[in-house]
Amino acid sequence: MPSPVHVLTERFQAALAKAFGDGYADADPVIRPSQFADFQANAALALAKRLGENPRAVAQKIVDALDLTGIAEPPEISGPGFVNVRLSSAWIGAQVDGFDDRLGVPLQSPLTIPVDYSAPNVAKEMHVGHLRTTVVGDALVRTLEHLGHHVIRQNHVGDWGTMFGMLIEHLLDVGEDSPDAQLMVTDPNAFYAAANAEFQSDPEFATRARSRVVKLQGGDEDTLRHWHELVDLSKQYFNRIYDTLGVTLTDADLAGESTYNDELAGICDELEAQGIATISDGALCVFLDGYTGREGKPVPLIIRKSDGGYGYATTDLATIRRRVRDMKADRILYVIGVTQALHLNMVWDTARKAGWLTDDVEVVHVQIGSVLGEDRKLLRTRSGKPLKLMDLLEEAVSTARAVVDEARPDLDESVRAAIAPQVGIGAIKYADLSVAHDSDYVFDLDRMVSLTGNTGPYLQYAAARIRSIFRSAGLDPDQLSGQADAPLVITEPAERALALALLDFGDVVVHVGDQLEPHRLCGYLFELAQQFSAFYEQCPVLKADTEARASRLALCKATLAVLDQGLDLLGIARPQQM
RNA sequence: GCCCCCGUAGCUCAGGGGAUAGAGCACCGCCCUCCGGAGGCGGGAGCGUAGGUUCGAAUCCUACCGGGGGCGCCA
Repeated sequence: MPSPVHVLTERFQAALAKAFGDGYADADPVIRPSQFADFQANAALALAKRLGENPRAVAQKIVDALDLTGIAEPPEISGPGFVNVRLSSAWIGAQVDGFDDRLGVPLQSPLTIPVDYSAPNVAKEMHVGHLRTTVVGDALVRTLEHLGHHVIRQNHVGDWGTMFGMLIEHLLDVGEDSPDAQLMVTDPNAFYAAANAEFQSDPEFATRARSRVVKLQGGDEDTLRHWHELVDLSKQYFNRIYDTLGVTLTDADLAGESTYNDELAGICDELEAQGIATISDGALCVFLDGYTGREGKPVPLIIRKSDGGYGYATTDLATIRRRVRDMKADRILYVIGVTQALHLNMVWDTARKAGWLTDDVEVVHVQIGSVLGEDRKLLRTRSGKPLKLMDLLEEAVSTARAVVDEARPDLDESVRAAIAPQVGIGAIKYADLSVAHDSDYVFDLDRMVSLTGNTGPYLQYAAARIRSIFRSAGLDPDQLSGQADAPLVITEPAERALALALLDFGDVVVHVGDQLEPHRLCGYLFELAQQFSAFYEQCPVLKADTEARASRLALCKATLAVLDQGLDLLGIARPQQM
């Protein structure tokens, strides 16, 4: 089911070839939405110079060669040479009638795409930045999979490092099954802080911690077992967050730093042997052209510290090598904070120099902007401490509960209790998704959970109300045949506008997958919901006469399907009622 | 000092070569309260500044101003 833009592009290209020769068959007809019609083709303006004719004459020749039979009304030339196209309502209706369960979303030729996202740290609270990469990454993963790609989720958790000596010793001190150990699951920062306090104040503990690091790095079995216990506790914490958030990550997607340990020495040896890495101040460093820092000094990528340890530069090199060499990636996504831009670019350039990253593999940094408080600084609690993510999620749910209670006092307590998390979490996720991923935004819970405006709850509400139409008609939109599969008969402008909007869904999803911009889908769904609202206002459904009623029910069904699918691609829950 | 990102309406954000720059909140008017649970319509108000490229620039380029971030052993 090609979109209107695709259909028009083909027709215009045929016309260009016919009018100006085969050399123009691939020219971009520049089809754009138009304020004076459904679409406009701007090719004449762009081609006029190349053809040495005035734009209106070019436009006329295009129109003369153009065949839009059955698709659109006769095109009109206006202004300096725009070709305005108004699609036929019958054609629009037939396209919606032709929707299968793909709803106009194409299946693309599959690429292998590892997607690096979420990446929390063991024994540390996730912060709102983690929340955002998790939410955005998950939406991208869902969308790319829906487009037919082979997505490999990569949760690059921080599960290795010198702090584990301290953490293991603390775990041993408090006891594996103690309430203090459970802080790893419920309040990891508290566990970390307790360990760190001991480390700072107790020299004997600090000595034990340091020697524990040595044992850990030496592969001591007993130490590794304790390390696993810590990681397992953190996994419980991660999964608690992921479950609450409705994110698709599982333990199977964990690909933490520790999984690269065996490769790090080899990475360094190889880079040194290739002459790419050199010793500087005792550390093994890669210096690359074009990277200078303060006072013009070259910026190093440190791959082996002067104490012999490895940092994240080395694991990130091992990571990209594995993704290219072993996973056969075509495209690699890093859904990571904007602050990592320099580091990532240095890693990539080093990997290119070493031959681990080749030109046929696309690497993309999906830069995640910061979440700010009302003071426009990084979001904190009122007391200034870093906030606990679970507290934030719970606050969102309770705020949503208040909204639901207010809007639907008629519903049972248990029903409202079930809806509130869907709405509250949906609100938070939508707020992360609906602004460009690389821009900072101000966190405002009251705005996020509002039933009006460009919010998650608004879209959930729109979908729920369409279901309500079917409910009151005694119909089930999920297993309708006949009643809502009637052919569309478009008579009213609002019907036409809604149907036309539905046809854009496929293009939008493709755009999200190609450009990695979920906020485009959000914007589209919001506009669609508004179109539906206008339709709903102007066109009676259940009280319409038989033919119009069937047609409008079909339009409702298609709109609901697109809203449902769209929300699902975003990873936002869809309450049946709210 | 160098590099990256960003300056669009009172606020939060879209728009990233095409005609008169949009939405949501907020504000001000008018209408409606209908099957079926969102009320509808209209209004004010904006592209940081200065150049350049182009038939055409919020969009691309340059400089400047302003904000954020990064820049040797944390990740």
